[in-house]
Amino acid sequence: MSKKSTREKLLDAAEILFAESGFETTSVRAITEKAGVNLAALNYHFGSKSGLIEAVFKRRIEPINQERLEMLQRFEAEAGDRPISLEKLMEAFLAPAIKVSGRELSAKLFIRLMGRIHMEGNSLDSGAEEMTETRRRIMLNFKEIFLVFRNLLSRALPDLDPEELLWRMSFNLGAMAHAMLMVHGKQPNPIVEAINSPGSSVRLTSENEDKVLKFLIRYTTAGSMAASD
Amino acid sequence: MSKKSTREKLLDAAEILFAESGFETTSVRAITEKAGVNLAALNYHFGSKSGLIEAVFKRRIEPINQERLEMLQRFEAEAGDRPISLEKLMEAFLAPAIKVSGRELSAKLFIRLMGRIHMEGNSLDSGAEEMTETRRRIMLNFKEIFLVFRNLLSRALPDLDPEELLWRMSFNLGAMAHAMLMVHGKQPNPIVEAINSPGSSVRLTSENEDKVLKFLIRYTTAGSMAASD
DNA sequence: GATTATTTAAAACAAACGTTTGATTTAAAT
DNA sequence: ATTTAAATCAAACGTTTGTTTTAAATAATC
Repeated sequence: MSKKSTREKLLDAAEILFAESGFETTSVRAITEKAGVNLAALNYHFGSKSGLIEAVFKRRIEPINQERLEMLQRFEAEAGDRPISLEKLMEAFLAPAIKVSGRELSAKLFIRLMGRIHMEGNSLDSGAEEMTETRRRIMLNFKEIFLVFRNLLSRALPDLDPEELLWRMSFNLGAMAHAMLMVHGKQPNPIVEAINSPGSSVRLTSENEDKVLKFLIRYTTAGSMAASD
Repeated sequence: MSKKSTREKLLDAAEILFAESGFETTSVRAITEKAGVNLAALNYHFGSKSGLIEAVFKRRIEPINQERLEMLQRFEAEAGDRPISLEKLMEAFLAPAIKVSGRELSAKLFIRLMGRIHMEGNSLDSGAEEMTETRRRIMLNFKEIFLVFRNLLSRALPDLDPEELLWRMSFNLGAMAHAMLMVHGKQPNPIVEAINSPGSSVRLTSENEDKVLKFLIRYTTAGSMAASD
């Protein structure tokens, strides 16, 4: 059956609870209870709650970013001498982060966590000094991949004002993050309820991920290419 | 000098602290200290911390939404018989929410709060049952205006698949919210640090708000109009 | 001037928080 | 069989949380 180590149990439980309720609101007791392990095991394995938060991110971010780079290389190889198209650029950036299918629940919900932190490090709830540092360390994992894509976007849009380009990059992140937040577990996301109307719903699931990705690529590509002065 | 009532002092202090550190992380003691009033005054005027949170939102949301509707009516009058253009539609939705200039610090920082809650009700930190209800009540203030603009967008893009339209609306919200989060007080926003590069910075200030608004309108308009199948 | 509403101070409350402790069990190495 | 290290456990630690209470003092309203 389940050969999961205590460490993994904690990571899985924390991932789910963090995605559903945030970091500050999720208590270490709730985590260890859901994981079915002893309270002290958390501090034993991760040193502190902040240590656990970092570990939750570390486990998922690197594979996603690596897949982005691999996808990019594949597209560049296909393009040959010509510059990579904006669509393909967006796909390489978005697809690995959006993909839900084939993942277990906690990994799906991690997408929500990524959406959160992309919107604002403060989703981690600043407050304590230590949290601010934790936040900063997690953000570093995104900075590298961000710069890669910014440079490629800059090459794809050579005539665009650098400042506006930076803002468009930022808008792309916002649109992507908003889509990521449309993944949810058992309880429905409140903003989804507000946005949804009878007949059609805004949700990111294993069933519609291809469609959502298509929509997102279209939108960000068009937005990034918008005419300027 | 300051003829502010205790009520207003509390609202201002809370607005700033909430925007900087989130709801759960900001203690009622920190709020009353910053406001320079007695601890018991908070519960006296607002009943509870949740009551204060609601009051903080209620104070700002309604004027913003009203300005959106007024702007919309003005544009519709100017357009005469023809349908309102997508650019104007975006402007009416975005400008009143983005405007920073002429506002005092706490009102500026409220934009960050709005950005947060647009991204996800969970930014309020769910957890407690009462918080979930608080969140839901706040979201209701956005639902109405959201439907107005969704219908107008639907009329502007009659051939677009309704599902994709809903997603584009969602992407627009994400891009807008991301821009809103670029407002900050004394301490710099961590995601801004990560995105910023030497020479150009992504920040929403009184000085560049016109430019940012222009960028945002361009981006969302182009994204909303993207070709589909 | 009497009455009601507001504000302050100080203290206390139960509940929840993250973390630590010391003892105990488990598993591998010698 | 003995030693050693890692892992788990129940229990308690000290602190902070939102809220309430008591009482006295000030301000506003009638």
